[in-house]
Amino acid sequence: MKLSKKGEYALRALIDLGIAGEVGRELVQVTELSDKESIPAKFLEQIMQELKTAGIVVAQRGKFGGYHLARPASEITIGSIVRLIDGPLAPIGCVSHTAYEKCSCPDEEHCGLRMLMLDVRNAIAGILDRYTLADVVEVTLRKLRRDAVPLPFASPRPAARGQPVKSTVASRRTARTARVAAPRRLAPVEGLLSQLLPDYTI
Amino acid sequence: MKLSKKGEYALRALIDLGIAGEVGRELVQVTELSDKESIPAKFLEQIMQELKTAGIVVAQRGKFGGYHLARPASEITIGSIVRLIDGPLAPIGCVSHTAYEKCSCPDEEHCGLRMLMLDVRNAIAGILDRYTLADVVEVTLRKLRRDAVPLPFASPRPAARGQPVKSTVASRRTARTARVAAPRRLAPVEGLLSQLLPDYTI
DNA sequence: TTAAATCCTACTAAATTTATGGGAAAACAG
DNA sequence: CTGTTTTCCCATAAATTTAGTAGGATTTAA
Repeated sequence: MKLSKKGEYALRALIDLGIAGEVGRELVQVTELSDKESIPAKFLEQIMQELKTAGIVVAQRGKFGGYHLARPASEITIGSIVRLIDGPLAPIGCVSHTAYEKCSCPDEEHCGLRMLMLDVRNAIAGILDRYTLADVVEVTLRKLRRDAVPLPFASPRPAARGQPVKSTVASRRTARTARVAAPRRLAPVEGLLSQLLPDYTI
Repeated sequence: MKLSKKGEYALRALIDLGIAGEVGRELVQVTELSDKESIPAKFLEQIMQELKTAGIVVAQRGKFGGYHLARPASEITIGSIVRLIDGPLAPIGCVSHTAYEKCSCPDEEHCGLRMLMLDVRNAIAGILDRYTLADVVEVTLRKLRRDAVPLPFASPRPAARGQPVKSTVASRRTARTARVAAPRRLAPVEGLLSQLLPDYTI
């Protein structure tokens, strides 16, 4: 039931981009991300390409370029990223919602294993499709602030202005408030994150 | 978040052994299992060895030999099998209970991703460690009976008697009642199986 | 013009998964 | 005792996935 390194790297980089956005930093370069997270730079470069192609991040090429999230962090679910990089969440194909595949068993209708794995799939999706990058960013920032750890990406480099970029203050506003705007879609689950983020709707 | 083919095969074979026990069949051979489940015979043979070494099944060698479960199906959790064949349930090493491993991130204490993946791990383990082979067997048998499908392993071959084997009736009794004897350890979760098996304690 | 960044394509090395093959040993029937 | 059928044991191999590496083209800003 493993998440691949690639998937882990993608999530770490995206969480960093979310933090950067929250701290007022417009662009973050691959080398910064790979340094901070100890990810092989060229590997992360590839991953960022995939995320760009999928419309999850936006790239700014050239000197002082870098990446930022394409949408508010509150609109990017963890599940969508894991599916993009690692494929379906379901443990076996015959219980996947997004990529169903007939399994080897002779009689799917009477397969107890299938029922069980459907429960597992729903449990995983119930978490990964519920939480967004914004949630993970919020939890991370809260913990860093609680322990008075200096925030990363705090020293903004001058942003490249290929197409003029919104002011720092304005973008901070939208980033901070976006999570509240998007209502959660699934019933709450008990878990550590739901305890730390107790403001779910229903 | 995949279960390997090997893990799936192991579970299918063990569920079959559980059904066989429930139907009064003492021994099932690899070729029968591989035929029924369309599993490559030699591959399944390997898997059965591993299960034997782990003390999950017992083998009877020689003509009219085969395998049966080493313990009541109610005492074999799905989680223990998946861990044996596929390794830890946790998506990343730093949230594994049974095989913790330091992750690459610089600061585990302030890692939001870790919290999230801990929730995922707990959700998976909450299901796979809760349910046993007996539960899956029960659900499967119930569905087969509901639709009046002929039960598998219904025609028992004469059992090999290396060491004399308990009477069919006696072993059926223990197998059927064992699930009641072993109390469940975790809080109930909502899910398809918990709806089909509504007799959980607490 | 130069420096620094993303972009793009190809390749590779290692690990893992998914098997296959060939007997040796055990148990039983006749 | 002999033949048959089964598990047992060990080695190998094919295929796939994972986790990178390499090198240069293109873009952008100073």
